[in-house]
Amino acid sequence: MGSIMSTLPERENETSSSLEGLERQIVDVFVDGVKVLGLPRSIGEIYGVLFISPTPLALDDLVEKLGISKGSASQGLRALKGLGAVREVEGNGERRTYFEPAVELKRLVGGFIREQVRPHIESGKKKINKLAEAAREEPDPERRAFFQERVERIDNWTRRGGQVLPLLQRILGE
Amino acid sequence: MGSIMSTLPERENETSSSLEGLERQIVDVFVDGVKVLGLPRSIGEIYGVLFISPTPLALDDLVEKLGISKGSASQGLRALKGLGAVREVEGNGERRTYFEPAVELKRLVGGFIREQVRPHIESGKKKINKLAEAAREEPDPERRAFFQERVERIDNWTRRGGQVLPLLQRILGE
DNA sequence: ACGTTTGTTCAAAAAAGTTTGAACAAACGA
DNA sequence: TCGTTTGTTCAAACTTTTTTGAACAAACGT
Repeated sequence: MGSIMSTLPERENETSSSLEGLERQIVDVFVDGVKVLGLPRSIGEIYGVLFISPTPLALDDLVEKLGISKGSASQGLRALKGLGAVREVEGNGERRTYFEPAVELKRLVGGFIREQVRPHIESGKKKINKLAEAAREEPDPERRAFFQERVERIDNWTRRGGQVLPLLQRILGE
Repeated sequence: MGSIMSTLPERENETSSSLEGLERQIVDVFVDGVKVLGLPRSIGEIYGVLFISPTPLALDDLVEKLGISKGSASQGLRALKGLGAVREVEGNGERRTYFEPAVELKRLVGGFIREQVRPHIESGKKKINKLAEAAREEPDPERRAFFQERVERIDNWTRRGGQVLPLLQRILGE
């Protein structure tokens, strides 16, 4: 959806749920939001419902409100916990665990960078090291110079990327 | 792939192509790279091949090197042109059009922000305005206060996001 | 005018990613 | 212990996105 390649019509945001007015709209905003970040719809739905709920909600509340399966809700909550975007509410006598959203941009951005961005940069670095090696082995000197220049350039990109991230976090922090 | 939800095995990067050694590795790096950005594999492949080619390449070169269809190559090039990530090489007497990559990080980031990020922020802003309206209509004062606080918060996020983008571009620009 | 080369389009096929639901496990109270 | 509630897992079903390939169009040389 909204992909760079497609011109297809988009699925309209669901009706088979008990969301009303404002809730529906908020969920839509977050569904779009997570899509930009490459995360699945259910993640946005779940976060959205939690975000606009005046009280913490349990898994079954999400299942009911969104009309999604228990499996989806469980997996979605796990992912959101991993991102630091929701936390379990402590110390209510209850058996069920209730969730509330993290609402500080700093936290959300930090979690996303930690979970989704950094790992890719790390694994990228490894590959680039091997690249540098491969470039050195090119026999033809002219081609070798060219390859090395290009590899060096990629290396710069990732280095700069790595530098921007903490900066980003500072700028978005409070 | 590498999705937040899945634990599935990943397709290994193709063998049915005439890429060799360094080329293959470079293409892999870019395939991973564009995946993080939510762009399709073929985009990364095409850009990668252009990036590591000492000379500009035509559509048919890409088809042959990558073993992809003409359709893919055509669409991929179009998308990359849209992102400002490749340009047509001017003024060779040839009939075929040849392409070379844009290799300045500034340009690449700028194109991505312009094409993929800004439009979402724009459409988000519209939705948020409607949200603010909806929140004002909540009759119960306590809930209304809560809703308005939350909507205000989202609004802040997008505003900050909008401010960070030009900054980002400056930081990454040479 | 005609055949050839180059590139685009878009419906259908394939691939990738997401959600479901039934089976399972853990924690609890009676 | 046993039944109930709560939540997790993962293969299969489903949805969405990407790629293919055949038909088409444009541009060129002869």
